[in-house]
Amino acid sequence: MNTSEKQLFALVDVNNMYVSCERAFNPRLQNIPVVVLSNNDGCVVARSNEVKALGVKMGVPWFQIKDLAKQHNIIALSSNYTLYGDMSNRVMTELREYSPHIEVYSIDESFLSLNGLNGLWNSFTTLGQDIRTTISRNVGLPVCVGIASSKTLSKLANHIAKKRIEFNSVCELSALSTNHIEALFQSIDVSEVWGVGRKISEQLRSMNINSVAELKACSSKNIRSHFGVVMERTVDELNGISCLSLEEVSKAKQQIIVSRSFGKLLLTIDEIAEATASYMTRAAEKLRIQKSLCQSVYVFIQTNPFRGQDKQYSNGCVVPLIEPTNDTRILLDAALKGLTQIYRAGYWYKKSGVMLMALSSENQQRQISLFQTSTTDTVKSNNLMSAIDKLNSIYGRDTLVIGRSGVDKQWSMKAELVSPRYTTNWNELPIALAN
DNA sequence: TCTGGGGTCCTAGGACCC
DNA sequence: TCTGGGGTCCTAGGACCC
Repeated sequence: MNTSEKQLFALVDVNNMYVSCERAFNPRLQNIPVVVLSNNDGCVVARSNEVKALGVKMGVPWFQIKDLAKQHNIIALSSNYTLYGDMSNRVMTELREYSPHIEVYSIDESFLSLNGLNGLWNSFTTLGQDIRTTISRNVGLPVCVGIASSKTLSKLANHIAKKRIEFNSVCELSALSTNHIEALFQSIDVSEVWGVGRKISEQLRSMNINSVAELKACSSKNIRSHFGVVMERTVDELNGISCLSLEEVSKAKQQIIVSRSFGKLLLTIDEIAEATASYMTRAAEKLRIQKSLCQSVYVFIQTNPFRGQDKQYSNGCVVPLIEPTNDTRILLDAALKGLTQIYRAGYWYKKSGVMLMALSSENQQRQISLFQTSTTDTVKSNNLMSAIDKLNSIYGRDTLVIGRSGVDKQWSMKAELVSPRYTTNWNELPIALAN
């Protein structure tokens, strides 16, 4: 990408997304303290402004603030992710009316490219206010808009739009004077910068870099030597050098995870297997929706780390598959096979999950090497069965195949495995099992 | 008693091959 | 038997994000 070309981004973000969705359908929740809770009503995952003002932090366990909640009549709701996903889609549909180039970054945030749109509006602040009005009217959700010349700056502008009432929920950073921006950045803690988390902000503090302005003034090469290439880009982005481009087409996931904490502690493998089966069913659905095949399955279990009085155990293992698949039954077999390997009796388990790994496109042709008695032949195919068919068509029926390997990712784990006896039956070929 | 569920990228180090 | 360096792939772990 040509970074010297002037870019302009808007970050549109729904305020307190989950709480705002609930309020859109239940107006009585307006102007009172509301939280939305995670699975099993465990943790606070969304807070209204009234709750934030009480000092309730993101992710705190609900039981820890029950007294506070009673005292201030906080309403707690179980989460309804189907509703939030639907509302999110409606917001993104509205946003597409404003720019042909949009990156849906998360359930409640999108980046818009504003390049070339300047002729359409008196100012980009006008554009931002129009977005707010439209989404409020058509979807019923409140949003803030940050506008700047890099994604990182537009995130900061959005933060300013939220925190500084004088901006009226839209901050066009690129329209402010250098002095004004400098003053704002001096007042914002460095940990607010996108990409600066807990660990890095601690280290920055020890280097006496406390504000956004101080990080912006750093030499990016110096920052690179301390923190690596990602932070270097962050500093460049703070200085208006756009390093992160708009990712308009959402790429297929590289891994798919489904995991849950159990409502109660589980002891037997049968109970855990039942949970694992339902996670895998869901994971396989996700896999098919994105039209991918999975080449290995990871399954894990763990006890409750918060129960110091219990014996602790956690483990997981990778189960490679014979060939890439999206078949729920095969994936499920693999997960359960893995589970029996890692399960240990005598522990109280709290959580389990499955991860589909080494995903590839359904249509992707793989290079598969087939070992015969003395030679290796390579054929292109997207699965082993059609690979052996191709080999047979070259050498005639019943070619003796004694091993197999693949070239990408988990496949190479199986390289050079050789069957104990000659066979043409794939199921008799050895499979490498991690752990 | 009760403590979320997803994801991504980068780096370092080991195994293996030539 | 001893000795060597570079490239690549893989894994684990750590950091970040919402």
